[in-house]
Amino acid sequence: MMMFRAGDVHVAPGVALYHEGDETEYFYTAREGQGVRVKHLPNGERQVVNFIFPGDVVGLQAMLSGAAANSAIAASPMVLCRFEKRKLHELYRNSPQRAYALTWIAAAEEHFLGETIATLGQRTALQRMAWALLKIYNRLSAVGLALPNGAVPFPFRQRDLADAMGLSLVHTNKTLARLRRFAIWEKGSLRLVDAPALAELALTDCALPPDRPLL
Amino acid sequence: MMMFRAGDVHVAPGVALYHEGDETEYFYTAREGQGVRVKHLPNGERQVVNFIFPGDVVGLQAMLSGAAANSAIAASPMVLCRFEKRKLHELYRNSPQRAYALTWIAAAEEHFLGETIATLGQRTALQRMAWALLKIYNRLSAVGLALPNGAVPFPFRQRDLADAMGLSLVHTNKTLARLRRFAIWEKGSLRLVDAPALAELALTDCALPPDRPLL
DNA sequence: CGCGGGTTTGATCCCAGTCAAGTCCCGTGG
DNA sequence: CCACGGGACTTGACTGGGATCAAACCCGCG
Repeated sequence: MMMFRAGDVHVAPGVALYHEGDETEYFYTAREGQGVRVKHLPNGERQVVNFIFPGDVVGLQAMLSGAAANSAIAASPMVLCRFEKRKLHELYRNSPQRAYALTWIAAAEEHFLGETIATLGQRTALQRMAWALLKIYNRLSAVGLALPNGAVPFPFRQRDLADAMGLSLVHTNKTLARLRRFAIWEKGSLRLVDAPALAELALTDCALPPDRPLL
Repeated sequence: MMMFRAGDVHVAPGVALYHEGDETEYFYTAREGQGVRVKHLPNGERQVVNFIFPGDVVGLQAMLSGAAANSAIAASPMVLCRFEKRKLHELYRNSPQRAYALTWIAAAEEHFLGETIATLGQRTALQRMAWALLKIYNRLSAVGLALPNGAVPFPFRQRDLADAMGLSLVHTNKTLARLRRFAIWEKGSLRLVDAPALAELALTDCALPPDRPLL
């Protein structure tokens, strides 16, 4: 691990860790701060693929094609560990434990992306926002970022949330307004007032298929 | 590898490999046939998270939580290799090469899910369908399933495609009709007539006149 | 004070969802 | 042989959620 790590990186808000199309030889684990992974479409639209929180692995997806398929941009001051992709083979040879952990994280990521796909594909604006706020809050408080008053730091703009949920900025704003009695997001921090009600709205519990013809 | 593999599995069309919520101790690699990974929402909606093609790894996402977050359902007769999750540690210890390959595949999967998210979040129905047909065709022909006449087997229903792209069945049908001059999908096989035009549609903003200009 | 980025709100428009009928194509049974 | 039924696919008419357009507003900052 010691040999593997290639130094810490500090990134200021608004600055990119790497850009779409870059052939970067590094990947990262986030230690502090928050950011987004965004993908740009030819027409200039932006999609936030996911948010980056402490503990996340960033940039591993580009391992295959070489060129990154998205940009990573800091939303607050970030600190990350940098690793060299070239030495991944080494890691797999010398530290199966860590290699396994890496796969575990990748699987968790994939799990989350699957949920996101279901949300974008099937849910209404209100459900999406409720789901997003809930997920974000839970994730952040899970890594111990909840303050005594129950608020978590959330340094993004409405534009980011809009691009994450595939909604227009205007409609995102209106939807947030409708949710304000359940969750309050202002001045860079998010506080849940009525989490159960939010969960209800998000329909977060994924149900089983109605009929289960057994094999 | 020999010790690791836990036998082949055959699945008939319409039958589930595993169900959402199951605590299965296996994961699989697809050898033949095609299927879908679907996620069910409480309201009865269905989201196709992705399609399963030969070479894909299936069921690894459930490694963490134990319970699967989606069901895998065969669309045509499938043959898969079954592996025991319990022995993954072993694999990582004894065969770093294979462990690395597994991570590579997971990263590829994540890459693809990211593209899907961008598609669901930002693109119109016409763009989504064009993108999907293109992706599916390329994937299938990459694994050598293209017939001499350029068609690939595609055993799904319009419902599956609709649930994959987050569109209603009706609108999916109408959109497919508009694309019929570029791609023909009938009787379980898909043939691209004008791939460049499809790519154009998938990437650029919809440059076509709105209503029925294509017939 | 003016400027620019982020947020809020109202008015209008349109893409895609929903409802409702068909049509085509099987496989089954009279 | 045809009648029947069910599943997939089509097509048209109508509706509505969210996009788009257009203005304010509300800061912090030079």
